[in-house]
This record gives sequence, structure tokens and C-alpha cells, in this order.
Amino acid sequence: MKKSVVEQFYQRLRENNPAPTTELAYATPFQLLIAVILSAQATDVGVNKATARLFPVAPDAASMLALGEDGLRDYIKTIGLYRTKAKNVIATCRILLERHAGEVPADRAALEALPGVGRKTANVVLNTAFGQPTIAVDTHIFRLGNRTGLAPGKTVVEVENKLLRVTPREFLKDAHHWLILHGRYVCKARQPACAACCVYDLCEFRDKTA
DNA sequence: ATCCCGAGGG
DNA sequence: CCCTCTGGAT
Repeated sequence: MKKSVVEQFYQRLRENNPAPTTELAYATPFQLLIAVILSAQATDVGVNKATARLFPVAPDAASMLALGEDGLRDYIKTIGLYRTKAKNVIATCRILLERHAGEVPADRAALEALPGVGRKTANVVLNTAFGQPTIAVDTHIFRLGNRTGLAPGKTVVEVENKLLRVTPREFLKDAHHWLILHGRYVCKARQPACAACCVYDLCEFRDKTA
């Protein structure tokens, strides 16, 4: 995709949504971190439903650790992969308390050292909790990058690096949320809403499914 | 490459 | 029924 087209692409996403943000419900960096860990292969609607009951009981690392793995399971059983997630969340809380005074580190290496936290989750926390210009490539952004031609790549890291290179500086901080929201509601996996798409004429895919 | 793993939609 | 959802660890 040409540089001038990329510019228009982002300008239109910004017109649609001037101040985009995550749809995960959270009050602190800790709660965002937990919500993102829980969101793996799950919808944010499902995660919010669980954390609405969980966070009042376990709003921080100490209370989450006190809740324990079995206690936590009861709150997140409606989410997929709940056994692994319960184990990882508790182990993560223990490390936060031991090494980081119960706070979430604003550091990629420290974040990725936490169980259940990989590159994508670290990127979300760095961007959304700490305002850093990272782009977390999830299923939506990977699909959108390839489908539209904005940032094609065989792996998520490839797509991420291409997005970081191609995205104009002024759009970098919010690019993550513009792309994910567009992927979730318009450039959908199953039935992309090409007829309602604001970047239809800039896209290399268009309505090839229609 | 494979496993984990429930809810919601078509 | 099938596919998808802000993946990570082995």
C-alpha cells in the first residue's frame, strides 16, 4: 500500500473514532493486565462479564493471590482456557508482589517474564496502560493487515514490524485500537461489512466474498 | 505443531 | 453443526 493511501486509511479511521480505547473494563494497570491475560481466545464481552464480579473481590495483586487458584476459577469458568489462565494469573500476582512491589512494570522484558504474558499482552499493557506507541497484533489486526494490504505478513511479528514502519507518527499511539475496532466490527472474519467500510476504496480486498 | 476451552453467532 | 474470540507455553 502506498504511503499516501496509508495516510488516508488512518485519517478515516480517526474520523470515525477520534479517541479510541480498549473495550475491556478496568480501573488500574493491574486490572488491565489481568483482563488482557483472560482475553486470550475469548471475547472482551465475556471477559468483562467475569471481571465485573472478580475485580470487586480481587482488585489488586495481594487480594488476587489470597483468592487463590481454585477461588479464581469460579469467577472465570465462563471463559475459555480457564484452568491455564487461573494458574497463570495467580503465578503472575506472586511475581508482581515479590519483584515489583505489587505494581505492573512498564517494561517489556519484565512483562513478558510473567506467566501468561507474551508479546501481544505486553504490547497491549504498554500501549493502553502506559501510553507507549506499541501495536499488539491480535487475530483482528493480523487479519486486517493481510486482507487490506496495509501490512501483509506471514507471522504476527512480521505484521507488527510492518505496521510500526508504515504507520505515520501521529497515528502510532492510537493505531492499535483503531485497527482492532475496525477489525472487530467492520472487517470481520466471517462476513466483512465491506458495504459499510470507510476505507473500502483504499483496500486491496474489497468485497471478494460477495 | 499441539494443547488449553467456554460462550456466542450463523 | 461450524467458526471465532485482543494467545501463550510446550
